[in-house]
Amino acid sequence: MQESEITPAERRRLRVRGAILDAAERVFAEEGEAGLSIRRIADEIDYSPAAIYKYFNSKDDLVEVLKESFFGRLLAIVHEIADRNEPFLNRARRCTAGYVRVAIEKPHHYVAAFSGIASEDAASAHHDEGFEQTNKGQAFGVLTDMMIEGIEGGHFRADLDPVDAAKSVWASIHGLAMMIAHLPGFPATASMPAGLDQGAFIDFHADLVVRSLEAGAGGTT
Amino acid sequence: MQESEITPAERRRLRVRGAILDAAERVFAEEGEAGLSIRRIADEIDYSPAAIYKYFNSKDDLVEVLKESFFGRLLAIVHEIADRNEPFLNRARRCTAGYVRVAIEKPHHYVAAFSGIASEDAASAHHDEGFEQTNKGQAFGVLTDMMIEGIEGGHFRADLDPVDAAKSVWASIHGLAMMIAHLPGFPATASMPAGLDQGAFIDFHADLVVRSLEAGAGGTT
DNA sequence: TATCCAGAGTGAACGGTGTTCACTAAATGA
DNA sequence: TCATTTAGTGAACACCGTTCACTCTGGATA
Repeated sequence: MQESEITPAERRRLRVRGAILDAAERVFAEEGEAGLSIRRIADEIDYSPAAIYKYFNSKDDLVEVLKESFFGRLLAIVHEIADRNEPFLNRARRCTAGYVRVAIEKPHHYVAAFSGIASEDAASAHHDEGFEQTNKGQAFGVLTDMMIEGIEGGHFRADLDPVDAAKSVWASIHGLAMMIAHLPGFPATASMPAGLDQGAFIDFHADLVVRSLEAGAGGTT
Repeated sequence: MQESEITPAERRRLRVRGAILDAAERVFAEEGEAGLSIRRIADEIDYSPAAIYKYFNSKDDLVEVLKESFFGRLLAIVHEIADRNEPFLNRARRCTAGYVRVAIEKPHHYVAAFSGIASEDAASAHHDEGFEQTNKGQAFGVLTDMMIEGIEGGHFRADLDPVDAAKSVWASIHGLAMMIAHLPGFPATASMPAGLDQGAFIDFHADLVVRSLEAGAGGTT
């Protein structure tokens, strides 16, 4: 049987679309959304600016594809760590630290992915596609599952709600990722008291975040 | 003696400058940096766009004033809470929760304040003005002092480095603030499993963050 | 009082942005 | 071979931040 029903024309179209995305990805990774312009992409691939609009409805649509594919990668890696065969608490710490490490590999992507989240959220609520189907939803699902495992396994406090705990953990690691994305050297910044270097600090932070959920800690009286 | 040596001309100048900042503040609070344009401000106060440049060197300079005054307010409130006469752990929780609450009062300001942090940081390193003198530096100082108090008072683990602990706490609450800034309803979002409402969640998160530092918790084996 | 000047304010322009639209030319299907 | 679709274009529109030569006026000075 035929390997595919793709016509040469469609193949050509995909190739051009790919070239657009490649050029956009390259510029975006280095200079972020500010440095990315339709005319710049067009120049880069020797097309006219108007041509881009035969492949994407708007610049936002194009950037959306970049962000979504980055978030997919982030999800895949966190998922992979979560499924490893390791003691639970180690896995939990590795997952949180891993999230931060992957996020800051492409700071512009990560920041952009969250800047646009409000509109996407409203849009996905309009559509019927549930949150669970989106990349962000899946990433959140991995986190929630981990909370459930920790609570049921007796590693985490029994009175924690897994959904709220997952949201809190997400906020904490998101915070560190954003911090580093905006201030590349964080926590080792020229204008800040010295301390652990970046790698060690990410592990330190991950440890604290997991520790906050563990059974036996203090807490509100 | 004279109440002031300000001439009418200077008073006029200050009034116009104030009008520019007021208009900018109004637009910025509602629509963020994207909705703020020099032409828009000029329209709002019945001046020509070029006039704005008699008062500010660039749009960035103007926005810088808005961000800095917002951060000053944030600092003042956190400072005020930190100085209250209350049991230490309560104060710690209120401080972290308070930071988030004030930050999200003006989401656009908060996000912008951190988006520009990298360039500011480089600039302040160039100049001689120490980090401690900036608003951000002072906010960080309040946090570090609180860590020291907690460790010395026996509330927090004795082996914590106060600077690293402060950075971690800052990252965690920064994360929640950014999350809410980008996704206004968080954690109660249309496309996310339900849980605590926003107010309760902020307290919950603050409790977890403080709890992660407390003596007696589990941790890395 | 007459004169001068610093400086507030302006309109027009420059180079940039995202986007649209009428158009050409080439490839496709009948 | 002809008709239809469709990739690609150049010019334009409406915005943006910013600059610059210019006018006009308020206040200090001769």
